Amino acid sequence: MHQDQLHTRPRHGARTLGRRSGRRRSTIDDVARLAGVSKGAVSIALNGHPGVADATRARISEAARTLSWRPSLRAHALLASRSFALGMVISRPPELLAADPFFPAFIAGVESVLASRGLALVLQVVDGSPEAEAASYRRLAHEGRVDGVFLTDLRIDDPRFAWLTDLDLPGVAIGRPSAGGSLPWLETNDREGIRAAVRHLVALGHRRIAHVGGAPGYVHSVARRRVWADELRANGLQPSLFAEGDFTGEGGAAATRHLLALRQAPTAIVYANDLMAIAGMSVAIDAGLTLPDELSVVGFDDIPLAAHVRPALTTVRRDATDWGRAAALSLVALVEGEPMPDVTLTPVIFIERASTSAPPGA
Amino acid sequence: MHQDQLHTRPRHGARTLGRRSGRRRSTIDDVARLAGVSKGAVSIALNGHPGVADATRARISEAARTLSWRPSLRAHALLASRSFALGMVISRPPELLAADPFFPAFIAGVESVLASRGLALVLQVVDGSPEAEAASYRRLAHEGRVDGVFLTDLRIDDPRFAWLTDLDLPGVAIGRPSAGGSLPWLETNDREGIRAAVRHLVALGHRRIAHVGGAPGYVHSVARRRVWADELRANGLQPSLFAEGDFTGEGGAAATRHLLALRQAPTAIVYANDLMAIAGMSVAIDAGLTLPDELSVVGFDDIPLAAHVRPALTTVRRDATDWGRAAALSLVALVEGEPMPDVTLTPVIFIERASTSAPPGA
DNA sequence: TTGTAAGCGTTATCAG
DNA sequence: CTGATAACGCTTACAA
Repeated sequence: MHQDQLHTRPRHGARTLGRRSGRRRSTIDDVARLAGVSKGAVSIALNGHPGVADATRARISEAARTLSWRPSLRAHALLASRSFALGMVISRPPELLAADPFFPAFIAGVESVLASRGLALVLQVVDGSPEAEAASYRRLAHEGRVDGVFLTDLRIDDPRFAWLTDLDLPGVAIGRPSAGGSLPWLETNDREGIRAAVRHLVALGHRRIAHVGGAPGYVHSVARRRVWADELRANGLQPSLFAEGDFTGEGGAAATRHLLALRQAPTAIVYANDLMAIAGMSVAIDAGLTLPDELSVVGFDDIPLAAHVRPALTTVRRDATDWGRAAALSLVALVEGEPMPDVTLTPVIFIERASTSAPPGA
Repeated sequence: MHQDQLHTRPRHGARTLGRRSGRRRSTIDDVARLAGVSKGAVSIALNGHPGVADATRARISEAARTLSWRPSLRAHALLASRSFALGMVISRPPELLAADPFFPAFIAGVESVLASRGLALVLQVVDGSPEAEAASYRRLAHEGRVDGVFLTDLRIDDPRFAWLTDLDLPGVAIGRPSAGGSLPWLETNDREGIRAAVRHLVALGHRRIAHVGGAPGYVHSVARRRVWADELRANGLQPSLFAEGDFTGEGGAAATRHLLALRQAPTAIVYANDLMAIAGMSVAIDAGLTLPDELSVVGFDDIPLAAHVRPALTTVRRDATDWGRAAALSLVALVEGEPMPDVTLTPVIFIERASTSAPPGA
């Protein structure tokens, strides 16, 4: 049902217009004048450099305080040829973005580091097209908007490594690049989650454990699939029950339909994310299966809904905030020319809920 | 199950370090020199101002092209006392953020406007505390990071209006402020969604239609509740079945438990968002109810999972991308001193799925 | 110990 | 129509 279109002109609540009026912010000249010294002296004094008498320094500080002077970021940026900002380009179809709890948490983690350092985060969101994505990085670099970028959602043979090199733009990758690019990267630990999931199912007695993978082309999709396969083999099982997904509900449903139609259908399915897992559960229920008795399901992400569907979803939680923090510490060190810090990621947590149980007849 | 901690140092894939090396970007002086004119002439020529001979202009353009010169954003920003960036502070507890499809879409819409204008979006994410939020705006303003900000998630007696006034920072509010602040604001149309939901349920024959509200204190929580109440009254029904939620699954579950325990329990519930609705459905199912026969449920947001739970959730979809676009057009006009544009919001869409039906015995 | 001046890269003004 | 020159706000050599 369509509602009438809302065609409106933004209104002003009062007469005031937003044009920035009034009170010029005080400059270093004002401080110098008030303290009765020169600009240079103020700069030296307030930056804690040696070369100015203590009494003078005190007088200057006092003047700065009364004028509530703050150094101009813009002037500083021009001088230093830096922007004191870091960038992030999120390139995903909107639907995939809406369901993913990763980015909000990751960004929150990033901020927690940047705020105290006086850095800002410039965010770019583009639909999945490579052209738009390339343009986005180009703009960031050419305008000098940012001093470095975070690379998330690594892809196989990711073109962005070459772009950054061309653009002479520093960056850190979150995850291990498929091909050895020339960029620093951060090891992640989400593979542990899949390992825990498979072990859990094996321990319950499952022998036919399927995997619904994420969108092909992503490094983490491949990595999760590999861990699933390795862990099965380590337990003497064949990793034959694989279906390709795409991280969407639709994709998860389709993959599940495919797996359930198999002559030797799985008794358990490990999904690359919660969205696909929940969609898969619905498909199984539609097919008349009782969960978890006839089919065990494990998701990945622990989205807020995971605990609130029926059966409640067994899944894996990783602390994306922590990843953001670690990535930010690394990128900051990189652009500041400091040595790479040691970063510690909070371990992945396997969360057992109600969607897994022993297989039928076990 | 805990995995081992990942304690690692970011590695370099190759020897190259990220420190920006090499090739100095060409300045306006280089162009002037190459074209054999002065800086000023270059500026005038390349900005399309009158006052330079066509031949000279062509020569200058040519020189700029060969040197692939681009005006320096930083120099421009210093001169213009602007940052050519807009800001957005998201202040929410992480869990609420992770489940909300609003922001990714909204930001995508914002970007679609900013990109073509050479503006950037600076994003700040803080946990829900007011102090952190205030500090965030203060920082944005004092550092001159942004020329204006978007105000989302409007609250009753929102303190941010006063902050922006104090900070002399332009902004537009998304939604109608509770008290008449002095800020331009954008009318939204999400109330239509609730209206459509109630009408749908009334048409199905429901008489006891409850509402689980969003977190109190938000303008849109109150607005949705009011629309629900008004629409019930317009149909000769009493809006007595209300339970306060908080937009989380937990809150939605608790509110649902409360409503279902009532002597006169509702036959239908309209929730302020999908997350609470889905959690509510699970509570109802746990209580032994058959959905939708014994309880109809309507959500709000149309999250990607809505179609993939069972029963598939009847809900309301609004185009947050469109809101972002409209908000960006308005804020850009505001900071550029242009007249406020006419903006058109795509209508809200009511999506009927399987979680609603006629009430028992109808 | 302090003041002066150059420079970062633009744009705008104002004589020539 | 052109081309110096000042200004934006700061840092840092260098001179006093």
